[in-house]
Amino acid sequence: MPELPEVQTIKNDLEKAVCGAKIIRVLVNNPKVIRQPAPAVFKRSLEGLGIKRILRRGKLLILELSNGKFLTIHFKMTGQLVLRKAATAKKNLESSQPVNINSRVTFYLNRGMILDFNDQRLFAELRLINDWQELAFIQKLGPEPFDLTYADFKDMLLKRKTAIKPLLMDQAFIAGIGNIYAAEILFHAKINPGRSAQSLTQEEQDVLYKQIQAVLKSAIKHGGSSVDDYVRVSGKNGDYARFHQVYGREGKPCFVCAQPVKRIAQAGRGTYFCLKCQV
DNA sequence: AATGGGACCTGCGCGC
DNA sequence: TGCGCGCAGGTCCCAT
Repeated sequence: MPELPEVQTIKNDLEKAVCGAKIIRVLVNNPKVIRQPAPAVFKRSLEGLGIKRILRRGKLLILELSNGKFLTIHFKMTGQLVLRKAATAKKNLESSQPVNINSRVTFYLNRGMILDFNDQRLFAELRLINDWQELAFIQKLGPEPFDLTYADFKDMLLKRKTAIKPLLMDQAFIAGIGNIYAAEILFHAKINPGRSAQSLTQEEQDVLYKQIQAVLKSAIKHGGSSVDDYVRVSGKNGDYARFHQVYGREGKPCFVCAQPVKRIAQAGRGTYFCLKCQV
């Protein structure tokens, strides 16, 4: 599930590969993922445009186009952007390998590149809009973790009684953190996910602030976490899952104290943590 | 303000 | 072996 580090990785990969490229043809294989405008208009408007710049805000990927409009992509849980060469596509076709069964939208670019937007579960949202900043979702978004000052973060924590883990996942509180990184950050900060935000000591606030940045930064450095569907633009896995301390490790020994990692449900989501290390 | 649920979806893994 | 069911979670939306 692409969270901030995964979307940032896609942005970085895409910048190298398709910045300055032109969209020649668009194939809408499943109109469900096109939220705006009507799929036929979406297709027609995009064809012929260049890709000028790639941006990210929270978990949203934004492609700035040569006419000043924006193509926004929210990956939700199973969205992928995978680049392939046109020649490879032909070869696959010849060997009748079923490739990209979940390709919902295919972007044919110049330079012989094909960009597939895959999405198994059809939750993803693609939009072609005049101004991405006007999206309701964007307006409600909290600060970017890397722009947030420590003083502001402390203030934000003190105002909230909610459990810290669901709060970290609340996009209106802070943008970009999902279920995986909320768990990993809290493990590194040694904070129990059920703790009320305003109960954190000064020292805990400080460590939490630092670990949000450290964990996200390290995850970006390693190309994100390939659990479930996430892959990089190259189709290869991100590397960060091998650094996971608690996420998806229920019953397995904590790397620090060897106690079995615990899983509980919080706000309807699975939370992984170490009872002994996280107080 | 905070919390809890359902909805949207599909594939997987589990139990029988 | 096969079938049905629950689960996975990002976001929105409604109810309390």
